[in-house]
Amino acid sequence: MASQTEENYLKSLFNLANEKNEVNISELAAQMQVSMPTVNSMVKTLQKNGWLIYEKYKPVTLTSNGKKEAALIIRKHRLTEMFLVNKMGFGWEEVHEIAEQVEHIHAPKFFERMDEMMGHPTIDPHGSPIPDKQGRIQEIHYLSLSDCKSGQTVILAALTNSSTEFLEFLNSRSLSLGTELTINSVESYDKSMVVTYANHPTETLSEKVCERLLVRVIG
Amino acid sequence: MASQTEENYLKSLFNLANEKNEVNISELAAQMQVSMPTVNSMVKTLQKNGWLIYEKYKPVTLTSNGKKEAALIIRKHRLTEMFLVNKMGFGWEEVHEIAEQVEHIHAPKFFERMDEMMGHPTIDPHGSPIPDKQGRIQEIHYLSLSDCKSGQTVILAALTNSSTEFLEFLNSRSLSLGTELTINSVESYDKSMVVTYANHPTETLSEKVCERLLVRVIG
DNA sequence: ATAAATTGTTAGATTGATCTAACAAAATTG
DNA sequence: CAATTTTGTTAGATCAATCTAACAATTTAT
Repeated sequence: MASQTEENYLKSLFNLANEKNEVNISELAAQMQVSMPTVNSMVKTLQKNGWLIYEKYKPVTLTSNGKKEAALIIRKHRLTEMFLVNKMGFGWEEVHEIAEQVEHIHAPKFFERMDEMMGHPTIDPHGSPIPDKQGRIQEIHYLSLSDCKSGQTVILAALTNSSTEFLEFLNSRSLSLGTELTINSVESYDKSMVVTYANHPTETLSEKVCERLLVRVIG
Repeated sequence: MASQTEENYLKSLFNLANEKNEVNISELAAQMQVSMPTVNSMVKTLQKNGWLIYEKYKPVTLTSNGKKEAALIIRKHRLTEMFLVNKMGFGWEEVHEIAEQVEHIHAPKFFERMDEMMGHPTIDPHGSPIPDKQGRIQEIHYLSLSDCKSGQTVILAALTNSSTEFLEFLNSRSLSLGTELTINSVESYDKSMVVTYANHPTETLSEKVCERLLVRVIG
């Protein structure tokens, strides 16, 4: 069984993996906020335990076992976030830190029960997919709001960033998943967008914000 | 902040403390399932961190801070057990192991919310009191069923042992907290009791079982 | 009250996770 | 392509939590 530390490395490796499934030591060190020598020794441990493949001076690659393990930890994290929001009344900006701890609990029944109580949700409160019990992840292909055109109507479906500050910004503008937005105009010099949505005055969203909003185009 | 290991020592110290608030190194080693030298070095750490008082060859004593910290961990454990039973549908025999992990989560809001959702419960699913937010514990003085007399009617209120095996035994006899029992007779040679209770055939309970059942006498 | 048993301590080793300093390989760039 | 920068490795240290072996203090019992 992976230690809590190993579990955190697996999650980071899973999230950092590129098209070739590779992750550099330096990226991993940055993500984990530890030094490169620490990562160097940890990848040796992870390899010894069968979670990844490592060769000197090469980027590392999760084994299929490693990928599955990572996905199952992410499953626990996202089920927890959804449970906290749907069953315990937390705001979407409050749940990440709690889930970061709960995800390490070893009690399959606990997460099974959450899953059942919520009717087997497929996305978390930020629109990210919840891996299934086999660790399979259903990738969803959303469009970034910043790639949409003036006149289009879209539904906010997910976020590429779920930092507390960003979520609090969205709260302050009454923006939540499912909100139907109409793009009134796009400023060509800074790519900011003027949008309207239900029961809310017209808002201007910066390019930075638009990039982080993932949408489904409905008209 | 106490490490997870330190938290476990604090809990054990709290539970093992005698009338003089003292705990021996050997008792603590047995409870924690580690060697005495391990305890020896850990009590030095715990003293350094202000959780207890230690002098060579003397039993240790929790400081008031240590007692409070321990009670607050026990609070998290018992709130969790109650939440698992009342809000998530677990059986009282399933919750200890899960709570043993959840109790180490650092997220006051999480336990606050459980507490609110359950309407501020004062006992856990096994009848043990839940310490309040200040770490104060309301001691309840129950009678052991084994100290009751033939002809008395009692209500099962708590247990002195909550091992999975004992809880499964109680389940098999449909005994749960709140069950009203009438003592038909007490066998003098082995102190077993013949009892009757709602919707159930007459049962014989061994002395060992009776000792572990805490009751309120109602007639 | 001495011997035996129990309880507690010290010393020294191990493992996991981390660090800094020094160096080596690989990648980038003038 | 050689110089510089970036990336990665090794060596060696530290800290927390654990162990065993050896010994010392305290308690119990004959």
